[in-house]
Amino acid sequence: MDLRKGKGASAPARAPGETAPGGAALPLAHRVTLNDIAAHAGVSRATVSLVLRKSPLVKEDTRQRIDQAMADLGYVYNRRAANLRSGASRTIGLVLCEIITPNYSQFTAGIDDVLDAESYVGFITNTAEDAARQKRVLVRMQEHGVDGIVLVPAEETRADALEEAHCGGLPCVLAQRRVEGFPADYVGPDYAAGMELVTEHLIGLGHRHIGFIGGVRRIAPLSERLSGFRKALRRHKLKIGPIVPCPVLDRSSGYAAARDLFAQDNPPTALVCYNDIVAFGVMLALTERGLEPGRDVAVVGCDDVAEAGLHRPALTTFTTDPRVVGREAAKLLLRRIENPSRPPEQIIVPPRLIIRQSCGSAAPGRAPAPTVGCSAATQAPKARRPRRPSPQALKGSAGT
Amino acid sequence: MDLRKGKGASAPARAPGETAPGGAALPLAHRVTLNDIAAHAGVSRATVSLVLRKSPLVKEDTRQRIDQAMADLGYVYNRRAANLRSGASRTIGLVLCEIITPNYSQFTAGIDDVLDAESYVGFITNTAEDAARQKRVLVRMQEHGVDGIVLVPAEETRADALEEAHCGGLPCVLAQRRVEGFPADYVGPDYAAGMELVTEHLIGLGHRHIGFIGGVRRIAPLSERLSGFRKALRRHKLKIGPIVPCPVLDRSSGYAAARDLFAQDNPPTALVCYNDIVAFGVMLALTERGLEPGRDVAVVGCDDVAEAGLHRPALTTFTTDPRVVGREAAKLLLRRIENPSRPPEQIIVPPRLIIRQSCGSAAPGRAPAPTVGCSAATQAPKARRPRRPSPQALKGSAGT
DNA sequence: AGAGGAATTTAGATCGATCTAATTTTTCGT
DNA sequence: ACGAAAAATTAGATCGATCTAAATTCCTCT
Repeated sequence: MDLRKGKGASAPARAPGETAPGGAALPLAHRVTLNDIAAHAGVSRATVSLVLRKSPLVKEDTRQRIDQAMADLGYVYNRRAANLRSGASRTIGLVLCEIITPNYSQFTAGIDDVLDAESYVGFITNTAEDAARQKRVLVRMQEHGVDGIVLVPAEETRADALEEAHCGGLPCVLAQRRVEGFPADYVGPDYAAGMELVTEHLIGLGHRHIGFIGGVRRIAPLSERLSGFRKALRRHKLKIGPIVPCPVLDRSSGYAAARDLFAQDNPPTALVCYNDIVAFGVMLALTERGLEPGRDVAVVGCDDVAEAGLHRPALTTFTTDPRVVGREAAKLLLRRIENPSRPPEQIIVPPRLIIRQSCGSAAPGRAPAPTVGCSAATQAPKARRPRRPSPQALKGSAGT
Repeated sequence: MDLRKGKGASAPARAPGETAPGGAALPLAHRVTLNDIAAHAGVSRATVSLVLRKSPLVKEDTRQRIDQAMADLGYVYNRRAANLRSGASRTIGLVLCEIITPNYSQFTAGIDDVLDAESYVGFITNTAEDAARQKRVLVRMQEHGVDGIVLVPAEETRADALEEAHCGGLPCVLAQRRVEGFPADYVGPDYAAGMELVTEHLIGLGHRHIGFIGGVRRIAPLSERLSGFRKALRRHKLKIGPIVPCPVLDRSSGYAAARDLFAQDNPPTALVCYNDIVAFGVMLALTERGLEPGRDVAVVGCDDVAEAGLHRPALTTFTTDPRVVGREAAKLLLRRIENPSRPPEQIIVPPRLIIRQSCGSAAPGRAPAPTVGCSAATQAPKARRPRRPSPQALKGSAGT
């Protein structure tokens, strides 16, 4: 490595021969600095710095002169230099276990909403559920001097792994998934309450034999969901109907689980699914058996993915508003940065029930269950067998 | 503002009373620096710096001693300080017109793939198609010293707006949308070729009267798509069938457009839609009229959104592989940063045709059109009226 | 032993801002 | 017009790394 030449390949290859040998190298792309502004405005660097920081100490006409100079020279503030001295960077890191699911992109958008308003910027990275990659990016972000981190931990993340990545001293908000033993702030959706909500709704429609499809991995999100499911059933003194495992939590294992369940005697009349994707697989299996979801068997999901409203029958589900979760996470992190010594906080974002056709309508003479927090727009008319496209089937995000 | 106290609220409020009055304030959370490492290892700061940069100039056992010291003290590299001196930051900015559509989250994931491999980190922000917000975030990223920017410009972005945001001198790759008159690199999908591909496929199936649904805004993506559509028809000397505008490019305007079109005499036998979302609306309108998409009328879309494979009939479409577009954009930006003086480059990512049921099967005695670049997994069997769930209907991403 | 040269190490300037502790200028009461 | 207080400005150190140019150490070979 030739250290003599310094920047080497990374230096702009400008017109050659501009640098007179022995003379001062012409700084062709010289970035405008505070000193340039100061010289141009006839003041000191310190005064310019005060203007930048909107200090009230500067006289009005001096300020104007300096503002003018900055405009004239096309000044761009160098926050890195400022940060080196002042400590804070107005930068945070966003470390996601997965980027591409709609849930996490909404979450990201929520975070960006808050950051933009507070003139912060966020680094983003994807760990792809890989512990090594997670550690690497956590450290990398600290190298870049972030003021704090929002972390959606990769699966199996342990507290000591986070300590090792030096996240101990840094303001850090965990989102969506907790890490046992790591005393950080947490923001997440309330899956337990959501599951309770949909299960209550099914009970309200008259169902007494309700199964649960999905989940065998011993992960926190599952036990949270199951607890809500169980709680609703217990309240009504109903049997905790069959709980069928799904090794992978995708469409095909939902399909297989439902197929196997309905090959047995006395199947449930309603199914609560781990999530919408599993529910789609379940409904395929039912249809294949000649059972119509929403008429013969009630099916509900979780997440309200984009397909949920499009599917026939449209899927009753609940959403945990990932964008709201993102906003809360960002706000909490900024509060934590502001005051690192406050005790850890937990923010649980309540679910919103969305009633569509897949759960069928209320049994005659029975009032439907209350639809907590469900907006009118997502309340589908409870026609028994909708054949015409309902208004909400027409909604959907535009493409590219 | 009290400048005397300095950091004030942003300083950690540690155990009070630790700072003896008049004595040296104990730097309780003193971040470990090069100097600390140097002292601990008994060498100079410069040598430690060489080790950090993996210089071959350092003797092996010195290097080990220093590595040990860094491990002992829990050193975290301060890239901001390094960058201040060296110029480059190994940081880029990603400015998106919209975060939440699957297309852009895949794109983001592709960018992250490349950045992670090159140990870069990316800032992300959403402009929400707002020109003012776009300018603000572009400047903000430069303040943070990014080495370059990947920009998916907000609608109506003009070259002078980018110049005003000081993007002129900065390495900058435009993605997905071009900006006329701004001489930057560009990476984008080839919608024209994709539209040509699906149109050719329809022609190969025997269709002679083909309509286009969608688009009235004078935006670049539309004229690009239309040109591919027209090109295929012209090649076969077919009439450029009705082109129906869609003011908003969502499900409901696709629905309205198709409804109106089929209320007239002599409707087309096949429809090319602006994107998948519009196609869903179109298929709803057809179903409502008693026409079965894939049997009575062929329908094709664009994008291959997640719903496309799930819909009944499954939608024939093409994808422009946004994750690949993202990867190419990131790689191109890194090349540009490496060598800012090379001439602007254009990378057009080819489309991939995905044949499903919504376009029907080939007319008897006619070979189906070639399926360029279509993998076996996405090639659906061309059964006339599939009633059983096909294997690919079971695929789909897992939820939360 | 000493010269020559390679291999290692280092002192001190530097990047572009902030911060401290002044200094200079202005204002104002008497 | 003078001095004190208030307002405005500034010199110089500083943040934590890199970079340059020079100094030091270590070999090898006469």
